[in-house]
Amino acid sequence: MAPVTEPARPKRVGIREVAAAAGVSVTTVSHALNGKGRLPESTRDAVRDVARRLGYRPNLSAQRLVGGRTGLLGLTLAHPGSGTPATLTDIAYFVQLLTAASTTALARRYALVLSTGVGDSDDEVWQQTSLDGAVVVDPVADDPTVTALRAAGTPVVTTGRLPVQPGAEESEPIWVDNDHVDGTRRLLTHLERAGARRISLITAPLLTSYAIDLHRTYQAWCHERGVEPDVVIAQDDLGERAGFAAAEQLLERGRPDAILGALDRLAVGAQLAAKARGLSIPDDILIAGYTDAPAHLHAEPSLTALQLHPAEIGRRAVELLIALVEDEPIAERHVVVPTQLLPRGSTRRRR
Amino acid sequence: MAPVTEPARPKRVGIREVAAAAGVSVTTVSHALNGKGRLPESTRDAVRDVARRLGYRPNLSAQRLVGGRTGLLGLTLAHPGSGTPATLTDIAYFVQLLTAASTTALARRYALVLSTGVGDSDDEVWQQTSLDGAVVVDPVADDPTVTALRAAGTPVVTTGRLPVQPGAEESEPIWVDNDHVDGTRRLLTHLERAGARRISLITAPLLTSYAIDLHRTYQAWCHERGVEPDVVIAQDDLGERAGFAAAEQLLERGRPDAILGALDRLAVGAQLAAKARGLSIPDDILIAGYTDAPAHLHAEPSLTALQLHPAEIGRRAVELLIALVEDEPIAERHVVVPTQLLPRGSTRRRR
DNA sequence: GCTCCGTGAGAAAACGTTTCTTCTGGCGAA
DNA sequence: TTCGCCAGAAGAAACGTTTTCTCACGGAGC
Repeated sequence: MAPVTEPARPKRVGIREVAAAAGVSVTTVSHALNGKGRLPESTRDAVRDVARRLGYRPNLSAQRLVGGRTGLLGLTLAHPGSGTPATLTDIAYFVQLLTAASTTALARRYALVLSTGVGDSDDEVWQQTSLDGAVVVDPVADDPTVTALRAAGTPVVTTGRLPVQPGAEESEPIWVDNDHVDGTRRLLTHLERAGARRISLITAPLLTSYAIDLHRTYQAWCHERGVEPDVVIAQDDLGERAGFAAAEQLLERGRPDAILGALDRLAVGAQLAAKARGLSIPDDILIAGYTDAPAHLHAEPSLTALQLHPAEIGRRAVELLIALVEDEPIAERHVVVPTQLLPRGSTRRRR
Repeated sequence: MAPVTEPARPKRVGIREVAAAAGVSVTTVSHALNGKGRLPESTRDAVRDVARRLGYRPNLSAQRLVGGRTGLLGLTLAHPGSGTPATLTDIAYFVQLLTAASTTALARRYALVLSTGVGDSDDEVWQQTSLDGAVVVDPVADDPTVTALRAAGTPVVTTGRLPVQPGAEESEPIWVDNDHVDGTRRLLTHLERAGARRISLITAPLLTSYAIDLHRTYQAWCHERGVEPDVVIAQDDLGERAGFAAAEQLLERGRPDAILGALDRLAVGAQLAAKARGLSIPDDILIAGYTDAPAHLHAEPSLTALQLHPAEIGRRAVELLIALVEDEPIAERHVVVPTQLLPRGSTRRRR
């Protein structure tokens, strides 16, 4: 059924209209607006003026058609292979990263699309819709998503580094990452200064670079002080329950005077476990979390944590990716974003 | 600096190559692949076969250029005007909705882009990048985002209804929503059956349709039973702290034997407040939350809640939006998604 | 034997840009 | 004066599709 009265959108003004109104050719308009060609400033200004007055906005599809790019960037959400969708663990971290990434992309006229990763039903879609580039968040070793993208010749920036098998070389490492080594050291030092002597670690499976970094740094730190490392690797959902179980294990087999939880929810679980055993925080045991969350402020006692900057990570990753896509020279292939320590009640110095 | 060896992606196969390989014209290829024109099935099959063998994938930009669409759909994340980005309250709900929406869009060759809404720096971008359509999540009355989109002639589907001023008429209401009226009644009935007689409500500011629905349904339910409604509207962040404060208020001024929290985190806060006052759940007071979250299972006691289906909401919204964009006939302008009650420990029937 | 019509298929225009190439004066140097 | 060069600007091709026309052919109806 044909609509009776076609609403008839006012038919967008194109480059031709601008050219006509400005009394120049379309070539000149294009040149003027894109800063190309040889034109005196006066002409550029005049054209820009007319374009603005007419509300001209270039047609994206046309620009992309001639430019040979789709204007689409991908961002993977899940950890394929780990079994655990990242959405369940550090969801707030993700949303901030994603929002910043999307905004950054949009500002440069790219559209950021979400994917849950290779292996899903999205798999085909990734193939179907050719992306100009992709950000892969927290890749695992031999990450299938990264592999597939590289095979397709798609530029990739990872958030967190791609873990490599010992001996292997990372071929084309371009990444953005939090400074986990520094952050972990800072947390450990903070705990030490607060009086801790036997610090235990609850961490995530060593699949992603951040988990590996944390673990290595902790080991090195212990080694430097000649103390035995005490680690539990949390399984399953990496939520409060996993943290609780891991902390119980730690408290059962030893007498840690501090616990560092490698994810916010692990730390919360550890806090609950300590309380459940009748331990007083921070008098009997110190608790610190590895990533910050709004709820930490309201915990009892408030939870010391390391503040990461997911938005910054997302922004930088997209900037890097776009530079890659547009063959711009990239100054630095790696970006390391510093962290901040937020000391709170759970690690108040002992009297 | 020109690269020494251009990697030279294998130059994608276009419709021309397919036509040549199949021994037909590009027109025929286009017709065969898109199910248009008058062609015998045999020709179609042959063409499809060649296309598949060659790995042909149509150039999106070209299709869009001729089709006059950008292939971009927007999804707003924030509640403009409410001051509170929705990301902070029901973040899990959002991520699920978003993921499903994105996947659905991708399957139909649309890219879903995220926006934080009108008024931000994204504002310009919305104007710049013309969207084919947009999903607005939980719009508020006179929602500026919706208004701006409509003014631009962009099709809009809302998730949750657009609250209208009394007397005003919603002009072009196309929405997808949870069945909040039914859900609220179900929860209230459940509490009543478990023995509750004085049920209090903690809810969000009455800006979005779901808050309004909840509130109205609660009021009506009370009226039917001839009991006085007892409501606190939580302020600020709508998190655990707000729920805690609201519950304290309720417990101070009256003796409710059940509290219904209109958002998961409000309910958690209420649970904490009840415990803090030394009340036993469910013996002294019943607690139920309005939306489910994984943590509810592990709460002590586990928290009764209503399960919503954000993924379904997101999927349906995008389907509706695409139908709108492509001028397909839309069977139903409204979609109501049912909810499920998850009875758990916090509302165990009293002995 | 002519016309008409339906089927199958292709030529070419169109979509709105960017970019490569060409054109035109004018001015300075020889 | 002539040549060459350069700034300034425009013409036209190209990007890869879809879609509108047009065309050829053969069989049915008269």
